[in-house]
Amino acid sequence: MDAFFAQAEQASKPSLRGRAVVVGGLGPRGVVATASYEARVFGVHSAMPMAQARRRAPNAAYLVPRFAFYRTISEQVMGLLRALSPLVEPLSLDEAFVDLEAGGAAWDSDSARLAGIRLRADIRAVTGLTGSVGLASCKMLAKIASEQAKPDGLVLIEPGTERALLGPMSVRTLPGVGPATGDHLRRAGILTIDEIAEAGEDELVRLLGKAHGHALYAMALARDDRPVVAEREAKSVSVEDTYDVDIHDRVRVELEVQRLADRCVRRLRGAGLSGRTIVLKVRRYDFSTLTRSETLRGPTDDPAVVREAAARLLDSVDSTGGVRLLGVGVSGLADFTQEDLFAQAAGDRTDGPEEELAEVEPVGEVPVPVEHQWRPGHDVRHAGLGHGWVQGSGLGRVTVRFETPESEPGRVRTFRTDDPELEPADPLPLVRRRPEGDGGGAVAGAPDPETEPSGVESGNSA
DNA sequence: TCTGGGGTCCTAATCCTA
DNA sequence: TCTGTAGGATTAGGACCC
Repeated sequence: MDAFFAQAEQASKPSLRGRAVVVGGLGPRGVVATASYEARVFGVHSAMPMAQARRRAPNAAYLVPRFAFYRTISEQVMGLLRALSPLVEPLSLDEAFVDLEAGGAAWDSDSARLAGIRLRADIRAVTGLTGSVGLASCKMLAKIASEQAKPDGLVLIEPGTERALLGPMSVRTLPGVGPATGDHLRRAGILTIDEIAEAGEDELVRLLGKAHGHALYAMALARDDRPVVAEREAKSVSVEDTYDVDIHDRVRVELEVQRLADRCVRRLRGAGLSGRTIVLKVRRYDFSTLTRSETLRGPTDDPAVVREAAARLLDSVDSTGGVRLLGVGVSGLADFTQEDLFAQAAGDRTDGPEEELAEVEPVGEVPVPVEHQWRPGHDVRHAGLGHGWVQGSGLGRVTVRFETPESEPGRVRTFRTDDPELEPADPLPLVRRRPEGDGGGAVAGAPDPETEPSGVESGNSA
């Protein structure tokens, strides 16, 4: 999907269509998750600190991510992919590999192209959003093709043309080559994919180590025989928080670690898992990051056990100077617990860990009444004015724009944050389902947005 | 005004054990 | 019983991805 989060927000909010939209954390330490193509014109991109984005595009709309909303769209798209083939490997909410041959959806270039064209049309019809398709003989090339296809396009790499196409490209084009590896290669005088191939496998291994060296050399020769794997099992579960202000108080640090341990266990249990290795992550005031881990005798999903292990790990960490991030994770996952085995043996366990978890009280946060949390971008409903979304809030006021995915750009009104007529609402579907028997399909609710890059946002950010 | 959150994979050092 | 060694497990850190 193209600039997925931002595009979903634009489809959901007519007044944002054609405008620069930036989705990400809005706190003092937030970063950009996705920038719309209109925002990218100003040099805003993913992972950029939000403060920098605001300097570059002061007139963009800044929104917090709504993952539940994006997930519903993602499920629709994944459903379309699974209709093409049983072999679908999701990489994230907005990206997946599909083995078209395994599904019988394609057997040569022409049939693949046709499947791709249909898929893009289906995604448009079902979600109202644009997605790009990369078609190639292997995963690495399909990925590169889809990058080239963005936004709103389709690129097919013909078999036999792979090496010629890759050769002149930057080494950074290859998946797995980030800033560090790119630098490493540059210092060795290797800038293009051709130069990786020329350097030879031994040199690559010498430069980058065994695994990375072999893998990169193979990719440079357009060799990638990794299969598309549906159903990949999670290897770890973790939660982490970056704090708006560094925490100096050791007691507060300890309480936060307990909270994170509980949250991690909740996620673990939600997935029906347990784990044997507990990991504590600490990012200090100077951004130096350290991890400490401990492996238990057997897997657990007991909050008390994870809390205690995390606390022990914290004992070995010096937090003077302050910490900006804390995290707790569990790896070495299993779908059973050691306690299960003991319980089976003893047969006398009565109180489930559920209750222990329920006793944990949230700490370290000022309680805020739910009705006062008006987060930018989130949907609301007003008793008299209908559906809208929060444009901003503060100083006891909340500004709402009243519009729906299918309406014209709407009016803005401001209310007191405790206005009883205003309440949070679920997102509206982007595409309205037609009534049964009316063709059965879906109709795109959004007016056809111009796909030409229109360079909106007149003027430049100063 | 620096730099999120949730992951995966790899490497290297160290420790333990057969 | 002592010693050397090979290999697996554990631990910590780093790179990368979306």
